[in-house]
Amino acid sequence: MRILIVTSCTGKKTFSPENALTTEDFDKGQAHVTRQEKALKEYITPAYSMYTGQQHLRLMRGLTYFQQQHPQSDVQLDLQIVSAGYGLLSAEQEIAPYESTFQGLKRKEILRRGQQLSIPEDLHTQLSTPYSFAIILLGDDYLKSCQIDDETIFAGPTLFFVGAASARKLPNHPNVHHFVTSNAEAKTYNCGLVGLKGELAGRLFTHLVEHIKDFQLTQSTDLAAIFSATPKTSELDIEPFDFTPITPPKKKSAKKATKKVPTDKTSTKKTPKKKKSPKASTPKKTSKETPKKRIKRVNPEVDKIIELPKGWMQKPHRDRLIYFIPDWDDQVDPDYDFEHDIHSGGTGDWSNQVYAHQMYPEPNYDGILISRVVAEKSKRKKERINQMGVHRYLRVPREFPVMGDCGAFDYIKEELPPFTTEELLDYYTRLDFDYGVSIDHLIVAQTEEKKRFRYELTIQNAAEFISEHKKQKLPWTPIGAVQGWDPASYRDAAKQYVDMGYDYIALGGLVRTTTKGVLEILSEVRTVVPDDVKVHLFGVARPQALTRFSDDGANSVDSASVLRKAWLGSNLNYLTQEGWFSAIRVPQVTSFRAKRLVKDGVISLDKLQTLERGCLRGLRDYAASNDDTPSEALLDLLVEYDTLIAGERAKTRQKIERTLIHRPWQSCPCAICKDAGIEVAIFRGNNRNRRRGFHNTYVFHQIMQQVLNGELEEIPFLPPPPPPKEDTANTSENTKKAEKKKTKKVSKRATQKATKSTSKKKTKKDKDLPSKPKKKKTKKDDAVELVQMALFTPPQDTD
DNA sequence: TACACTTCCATCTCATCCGG
DNA sequence: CCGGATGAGATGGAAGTGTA
Repeated sequence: MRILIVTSCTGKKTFSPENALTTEDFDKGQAHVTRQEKALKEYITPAYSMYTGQQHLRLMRGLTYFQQQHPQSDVQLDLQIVSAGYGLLSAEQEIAPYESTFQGLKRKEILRRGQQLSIPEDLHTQLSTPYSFAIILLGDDYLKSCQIDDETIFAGPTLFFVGAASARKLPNHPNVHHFVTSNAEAKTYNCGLVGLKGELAGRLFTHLVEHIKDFQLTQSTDLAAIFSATPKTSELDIEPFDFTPITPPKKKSAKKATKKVPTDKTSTKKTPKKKKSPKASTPKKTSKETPKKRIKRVNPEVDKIIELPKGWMQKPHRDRLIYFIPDWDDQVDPDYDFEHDIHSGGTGDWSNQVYAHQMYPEPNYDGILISRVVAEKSKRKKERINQMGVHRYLRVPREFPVMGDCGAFDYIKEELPPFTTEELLDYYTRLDFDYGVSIDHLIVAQTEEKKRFRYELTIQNAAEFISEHKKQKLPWTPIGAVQGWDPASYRDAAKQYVDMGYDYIALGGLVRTTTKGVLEILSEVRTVVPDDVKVHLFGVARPQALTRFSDDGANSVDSASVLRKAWLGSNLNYLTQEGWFSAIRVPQVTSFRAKRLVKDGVISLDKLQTLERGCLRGLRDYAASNDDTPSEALLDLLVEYDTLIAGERAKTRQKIERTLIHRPWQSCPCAICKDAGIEVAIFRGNNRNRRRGFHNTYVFHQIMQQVLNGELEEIPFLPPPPPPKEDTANTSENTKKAEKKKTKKVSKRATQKATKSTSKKKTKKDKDLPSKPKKKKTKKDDAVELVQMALFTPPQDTD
């Protein structure tokens, strides 16, 4: 019977000579260490008796006691010590005194040193060699050095003594158990954290003296009861240090122990060469046989594939323009508690949150675009998406269009894109994309001198991409990414793509181009691209030019602009058929800004909380009432809070008032507004802000369909294309006309609403709205200005 | 003998960076 | 603006150890 115990070295040692080995000595390589050890000859001691820190002493008391009570036992106590100098040590290995610890080192440094000492490799070998049970006593930093993760094999039940934070990071493996050691436990067991792990392990072995036959480590083992019922290790009747491992593995000399020390200085830079011992290779093999993936428990209510309504794929606007939304983990908690601001799943994660398309009877976009860089950003997401495929991951049915690209913005500064065509083709196929975009390299102002190189590279990639795609007869549609810097360059490249055999090309790098510029490029490209070849525009779903895009030959677009506007910018956050509205700021007192205010002594936390609660209550009461204007008191409160947090901003009061008067959440037919009501209009936290973004996308998509289907003449909340120059926007003839029309529309609607209400005040206000601004500024003029501002400020693409 | 210091680990807070 | 990841620094904990 083998019991594995893994503990850490301690700072306090039996000997602490002046010339004790240091981290620098170990870094200088084995030859140096051996030389130094000669000078320390008189201090060379087996590892188990070298350490005199509390953890070690207490552990050793328990082990010694156990051993003395079972001198002829067939139980093998296999004690391994993680040393920051020597690496993983067997208890009997002879070592010299040293000063080296992982404690307090930076994470990266710990990992590097751990690697260098081959601690992960050696420990994983120990853990994959069968044992009856194992006990691990490692603090945060030592645990880090071991790199225990989901791939680690546990050949038997394994108990970790760890802090709460480390416990959360332990692999979710049936053999892994943990006992949390915190200050509470330190109190309970009369032992500082310094020695707590050792004390508990020591007590466990004391307990085992009587119970070695029937002890089983399972989820239901009541460890706390065992520890409490067992005497302190300091009360055990033993001779300290009288310990030798029973049936130890082959003896190793001190020289052998130093084998793990890097052999020369250069090796410290890289990970040490892997020793090909048969033991060491075991974990890898078994890891493939038993893929124990650690997946956070997924809420089945949330992890559902949506159903597309009948005829969804045949919706008429699709023939003209298809709208893709770029995915960037835009999810919310469907059961979020707005009243108390509590997330139903603790913290948000894919496993307990839903996508926008899961919240509507039908998706609020026609397809999803997902960048490889985004898909593989986090380890867990990469793991999941690779395992599930992209449709399952996004929770859409197989027929829902999903496009993949590289995410060129993320490597814009690199000399070369970080992918190869071969690898990318495999990625699109493996994840089961519908469309895959070839590798492109952005050409923008900052890469001016390299533009020719990037241009040619992008074309070359596209050529390789489609020829390989054809050769391998892959099932998805290849899209050739085109880059350029003017209409002619785009056109010339596009021509080549058509000749290569592409049925679908995508124009990239247009995000910062004006709508007019985009249209020019598009028209020029279409002179060489036949109708049966589709064209996608990356990142430019300009609401004011959708019909033009379609008319001039675009087949699909993508943009997250309206989504992000929900929380970017301070003014136009909430999109309706009548235009943009400001969201009302009521940030959480835990927000960064709020905390800074308290810290700087601007306001007390109490006062801030009172304001926060007052704002929320006031807003909810107003929403529940039939009032058509908010009270002055509520406005005062909201403005005070807004100003505190965001500083003095222009027309804060009017913006808030306008939003409240119009009650956009109430008139919006979308499922999110119906469900969350005024919460959607509050600028506060992910769950409100992202919901508002989803809503914006919904409204945008609705308008887009109406426009494309000819049910709506123009985008009502924006001037018709081509857009006038920003600075002249308010004076151009076109805009003025549009202004009039729009303001009228708003007022008409508002008047209709007002007839239902009883207040005269509102009606009066609305009557004033369409009137022309006079020279002398009045409060009403401000309101008019505001409406205009909201109606005509074109949204900026931010992606 | 009384008291302060040491030991080491976990945890908390605050700040910063990152990318959208 | 948001969340998260990471890092630095302070704090709490209790026994053991050193010191006056």
